[in-house]
Amino acid sequence: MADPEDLAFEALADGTRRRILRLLAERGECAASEISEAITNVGRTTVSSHLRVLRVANLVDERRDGRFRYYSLARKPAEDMVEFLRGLYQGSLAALRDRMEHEAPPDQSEATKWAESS
Amino acid sequence: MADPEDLAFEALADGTRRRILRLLAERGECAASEISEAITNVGRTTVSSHLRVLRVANLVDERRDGRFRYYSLARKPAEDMVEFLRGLYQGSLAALRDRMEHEAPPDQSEATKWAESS
DNA sequence: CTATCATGTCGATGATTCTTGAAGCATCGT
DNA sequence: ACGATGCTTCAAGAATCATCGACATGATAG
Repeated sequence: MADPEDLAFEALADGTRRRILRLLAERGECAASEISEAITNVGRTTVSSHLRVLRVANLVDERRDGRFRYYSLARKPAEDMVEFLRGLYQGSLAALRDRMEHEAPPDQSEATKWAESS
Repeated sequence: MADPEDLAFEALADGTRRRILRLLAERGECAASEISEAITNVGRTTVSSHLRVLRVANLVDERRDGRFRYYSLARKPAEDMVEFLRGLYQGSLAALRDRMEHEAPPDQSEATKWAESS
């Protein structure tokens, strides 16, 4: 039930969580309080919950220092998610090649394009 | 209300919808019935609902032919989503982004043309 | 025209998720 | 030790979502 791909996509499904990720991308490492102040329209406990989701999905890293907890974008982020997207692209290339072999050939520029990207 | 980035991420949050996208990546264009048969553990109406979500999120294209409706991965898929991810993880997604930006200009009579960028 | 086929839509329902106040856990300063 | 600070977890209500069966639509065949 804990497929990393699932966790990453489910984590990204929420707009508030994407706002947090954008903030971390802009400012770099932030303390939880700084994130709470920047993310409007939601309370601190809500932000904390979202940070938990992002952490278990391996989208952010957590560093503890005294009473503070600093969050930053995960150093090795969401590899399964990226692989899923890349898989869509490559698999579709294969389907395109299949159709090209059985149907009318496309013009030259098209042929060179898909040929290059492999 | 709902901007395209939201729609795309929310659409990708569901595992069944990602299964559908994977199927379309493998087989290319499929009729709705073919998708329903391939996607196990869910009924036909559920698949139909998912296809609608994917369509409004601009992740799949729909082509009607007689009583049939053929679905395929969107020719110009989820650019806002990819743009968001690029902002976060430029390194990991650089290649994917490049391919999407090589999207060919408006000669789209070829039904298979989208594949260059997905 | 009628029956059938391929699909989409609607309404209900059970499950999941978001949000929040209150309470809990450490840690720091004095 | 005591209180204050930074942050999380818990419990629960509200909102959203996934799933399905029944019905609707629209095209094709006989």
